Amino acid sequence: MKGKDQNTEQVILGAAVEIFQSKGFAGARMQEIADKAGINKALLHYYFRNKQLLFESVFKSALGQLVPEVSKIFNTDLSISEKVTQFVAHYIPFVNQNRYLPVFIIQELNNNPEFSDQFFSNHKLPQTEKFKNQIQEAVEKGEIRKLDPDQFILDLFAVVVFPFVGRPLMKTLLQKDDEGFDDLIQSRIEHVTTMLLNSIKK
Amino acid sequence: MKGKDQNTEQVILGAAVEIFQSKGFAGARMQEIADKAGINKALLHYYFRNKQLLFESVFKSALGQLVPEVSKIFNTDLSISEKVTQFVAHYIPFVNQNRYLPVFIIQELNNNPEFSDQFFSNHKLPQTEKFKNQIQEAVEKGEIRKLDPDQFILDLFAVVVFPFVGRPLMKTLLQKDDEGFDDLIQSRIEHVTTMLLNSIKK
DNA sequence: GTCTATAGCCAGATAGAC
DNA sequence: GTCTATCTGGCTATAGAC
Repeated sequence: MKGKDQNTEQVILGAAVEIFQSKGFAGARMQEIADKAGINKALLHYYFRNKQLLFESVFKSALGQLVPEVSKIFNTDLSISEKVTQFVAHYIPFVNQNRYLPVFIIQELNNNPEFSDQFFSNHKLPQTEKFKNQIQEAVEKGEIRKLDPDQFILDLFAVVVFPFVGRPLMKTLLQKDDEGFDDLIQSRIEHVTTMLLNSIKK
Repeated sequence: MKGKDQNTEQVILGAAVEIFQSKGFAGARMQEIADKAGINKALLHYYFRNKQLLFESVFKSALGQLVPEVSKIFNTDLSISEKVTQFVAHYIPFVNQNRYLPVFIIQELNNNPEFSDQFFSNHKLPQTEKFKNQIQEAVEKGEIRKLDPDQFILDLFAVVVFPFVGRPLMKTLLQKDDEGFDDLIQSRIEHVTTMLLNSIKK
């Protein structure tokens, strides 16, 4: 393992991230990745053997960026409203910096069911049990309105992730230009936190 | 225009919908569409000239299924809560019957920015002005809490659409099997309506 | 209108020199 | 470790028979 070695591998990976995330597995071209990395196509195969394996590296690192922090937040001893606040405040800026990430993950999981099943049997997603129980207890104690914890977690991810995934559509629907939509994203942390907490009040 | 003509065209279109919607433009194969339609590859070109045009037919009809009803609901004289209720009650079952639709639309819009820009300059999306003004007025009258109408519309689409788009991910995250996740969808109409209306209360 | 056969291209992958 | 050149297969698209 030489220094140069590591370096080229990282350069390739960086280029592959960009291409795969913006075009998807099927739409990506090895030639385009090589061009972006400033190296030759043959080198891609030297380092990653084939397109599928290169893709899997990218996919794994994509999901790896999202998973650990969710785990951490969900499994602390914070209150529900603090967890919601932290989750929103952390993920909206993060996804905003990595806009292609959610569409990429979602589209590959949907387009390749076999890969997706196999992937999830080999990689762990965050544990949500603790957070679910916490919500259930709050319901039973009458601290929040009666609701299904699973539904609330769906809502949480929905309002955080969807604006990025549905950006082209919603941008047009709401008649925003890029700047206008970015403004919306900026104000969204506060809006979403308030809206989620309001939605579970009694 | 003979009867047979129409028929074959429809059969092809039906097959193309299935393949394009589950694999995306880049991942779809003309051969696979032909097989599913039970006809020959050459016929696809006879009817639709090339892959791009066939795709555009599918895409247009996909969006066409979603747009008109949104327009109708948003532009009636119903109250905000009635519009929310109708929107949710109509779209969740519809999307549930057409599960690939949202991911398909979203992924193609994201992967092909040029196509998407061009598409939207030629096709109209629902007008949201009336609904936005209605929300704004309700805020000013103090009937609901202070919020940005754009944010609320984002929330509305988010909580309705996201569970379908993020299904593979959320299914795993919430540790549901297919049946369990379907149950969640079933109860979602009521949950989402309550949650949205609750979220805008003062 | 529908088929078979094939042209022509392009992308992923490998061989082999340096 | 990196390159050029090339093989091989697969895919869109067309030609042409029926």
